Amino acid sequence: MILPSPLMRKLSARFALSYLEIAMIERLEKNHRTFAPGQQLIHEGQGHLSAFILRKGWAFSSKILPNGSRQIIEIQIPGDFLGLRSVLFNASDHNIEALTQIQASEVLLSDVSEALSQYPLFAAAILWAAARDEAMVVEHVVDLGRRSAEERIVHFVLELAARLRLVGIGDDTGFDCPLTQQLLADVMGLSSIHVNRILRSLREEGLLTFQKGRVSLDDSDRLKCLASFDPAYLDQGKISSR
Amino acid sequence: MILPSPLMRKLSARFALSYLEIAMIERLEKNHRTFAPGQQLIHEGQGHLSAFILRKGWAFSSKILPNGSRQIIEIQIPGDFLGLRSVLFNASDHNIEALTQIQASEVLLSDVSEALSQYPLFAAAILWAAARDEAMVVEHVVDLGRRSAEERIVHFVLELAARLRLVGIGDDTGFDCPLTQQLLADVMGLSSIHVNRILRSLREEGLLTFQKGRVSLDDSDRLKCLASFDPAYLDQGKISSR
DNA sequence: CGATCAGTTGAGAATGGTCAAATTCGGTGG
DNA sequence: CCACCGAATTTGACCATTCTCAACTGATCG
Repeated sequence: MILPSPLMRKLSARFALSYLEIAMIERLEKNHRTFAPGQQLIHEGQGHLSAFILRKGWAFSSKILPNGSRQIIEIQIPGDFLGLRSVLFNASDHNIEALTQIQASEVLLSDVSEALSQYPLFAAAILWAAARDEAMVVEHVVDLGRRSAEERIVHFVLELAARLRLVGIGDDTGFDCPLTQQLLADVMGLSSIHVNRILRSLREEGLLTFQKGRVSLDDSDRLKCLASFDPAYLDQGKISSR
Repeated sequence: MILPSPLMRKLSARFALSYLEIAMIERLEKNHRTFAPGQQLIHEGQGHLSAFILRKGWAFSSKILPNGSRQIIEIQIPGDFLGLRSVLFNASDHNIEALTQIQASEVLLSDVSEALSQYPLFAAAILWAAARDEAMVVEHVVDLGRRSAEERIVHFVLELAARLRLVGIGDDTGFDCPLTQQLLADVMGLSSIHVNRILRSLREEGLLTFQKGRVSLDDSDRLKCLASFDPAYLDQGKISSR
């Protein structure tokens, strides 16, 4: 028996997948490819016939503005689909780039649609995952629009921690994190210098340490309170299965 | 023959719907309901079995933060689906509220899924519309994260003008707009006072007038340049049908 | 004619940005 | 092991954008 892939872990946390479905997902994830840091997986404005399932490493999608500044839309971690929407809609409106060395499975549009129509529980699980992604983007809008720099950074880190834990990365004390302060700034709509200042003050307050590729949650309770973090939007499955 | 509904206009602009499909959409939109301004169509945290197709009037979806501030996620205009995702995913994570007097058709989840499976072109059209909504949220993230107050207001107004024109509302000179400055502020992540100042300066510069429920685009070219507005993300259909 | 609500304006404060200059850190080659 | 390089981080000083508070105007409605 192969080790469960991150996607499998994520979906299994909410759905009781049958043996047949597990075997199907394993087939879907068979075709591995690796990418080097900085490599583009999907380019702006291109139509695509394949998407990727991220197995190892981190990626991000972003838009570059004419003035050269960059806004990162979402950070992708193992178990996430990359470019699924681009595939379904045959139009990608942003770039997806490898943040670290990446291992991803390339999947054809046709294979995904076939799986969706043949395995209803898989379809439900993928819809759930897509709804979760959507909710994260909505939360990102709230972060950028109505939360202070400190609140939004803490909120983002807590969200990331929750996502990573679901695929078995990191623990209650923190997680390894390849994000630079510049990347974090481009996620949060801030300057890297201001991000640095906020991180220092959080460290000095004993709240969280974001250094040398490692994030330590030094006081989870106080962090959750500070950012008024409510993970409900990440756990919709629980709600709907009541 | 009934006048085409806004949804029909929107979809017809990109897809050559057959007579059967048009008749089906008319059946889907048969069940009219009206809502008063301020009325909630969908509440946070509720599961729903029905969605709405907006026929007349404006609505918006928002999230309220514990500190009382509000972030509007998107503004909905005639021809838009309300709560489609909530229905598909059986979990709504934000409120939808009538902004003006509204006329909407309530549609059952079962009827939508049936239509989607029986009419492939309708399914493609709905996917296209959903992708467009998604792209607008992404652009909203860019607005909030990396554009100045002036740029983001202009960008938003131009987007709104383009959306409205697609359903036959407004023209090249402008459109009627029920948004108050406070609502616009909650869309753009700004204070209403700052919105007021920016609108004044735009008016004094002869760029756009946003007054008394009317938006006049006084100098479209300069506006598009100022906000580096590229409507490509609203016209994905054109790209993919090349 | 109040009352209410949206819009206006000013003044001062705060949050976050820009510029410039260290400093640290992880390699890499000698 | 050491010197060095480039990238990431850190810090300070100053500046700009945007916010908050408070007061005032103007329209609308019973």
